Amino acid sequence: MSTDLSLHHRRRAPTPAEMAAIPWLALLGANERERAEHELKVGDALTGDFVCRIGRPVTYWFGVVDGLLKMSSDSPDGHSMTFTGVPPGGWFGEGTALKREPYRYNIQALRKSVVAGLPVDTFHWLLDHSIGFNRFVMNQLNERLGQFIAAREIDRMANPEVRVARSLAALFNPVLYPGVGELLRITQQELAYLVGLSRQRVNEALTALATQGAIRVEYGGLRVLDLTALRANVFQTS
DNA sequence: TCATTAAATTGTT
DNA sequence: AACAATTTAATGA
Repeated sequence: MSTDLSLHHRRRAPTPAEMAAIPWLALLGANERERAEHELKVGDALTGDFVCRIGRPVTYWFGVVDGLLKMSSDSPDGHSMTFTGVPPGGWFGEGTALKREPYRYNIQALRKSVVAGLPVDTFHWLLDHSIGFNRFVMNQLNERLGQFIAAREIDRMANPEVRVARSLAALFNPVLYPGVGELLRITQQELAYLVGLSRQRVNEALTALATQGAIRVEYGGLRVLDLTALRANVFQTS
């Protein structure tokens, strides 16, 4: 089930609909945009495919057009630690792209996904030529820093309901993941895998959150009704 | 397009 | 972990 580096296999030019799902294109000037659109590639990643692996040289700056990815790292004892999920509209790897260093984490598809890639050289060229692009990247770095700090707090929480709530709130982040919108396409099994809980525990937590009116549970996805209420679950104990 | 069947997902124990 | 119920996707007329 788990093959390798699918983006490097069946790459193709993005369709207009896929272009529209790339949030930073709209921030570019005409010249920059034309070049970026010309250099952008997309690839289909099947469930279990690796988009990038720790230690591999940087080839692209990646973004999710559709589907769901998982960002994780390997600890020395062989276990892998999941950092976060990456839903549609999310772009990642700018840190390693900036320094042209090897990737520091694995990115794996949790389900069949469409992944876009901007060649590193074009990424640098855009940094040199577009102020809008620089703003996007800076904003991206800042927002993700906030997420990683929040993630450490989430890890310390014992209460499953709170963990699910905060993890969900992170995935609904409109700055990092503008492609998500009101409805996050994620199964309870996938969410369980991301949060590190059993599916039944996640199901229980989701039902409770739905009762609170924070979300609505739908088949194959979750609809956010009150993002503030989701985040506010920090202080709830049971 | 509709009806039937298979597959995926959810809710519950 | 296993099961039944529900929803979606696939198939073929």
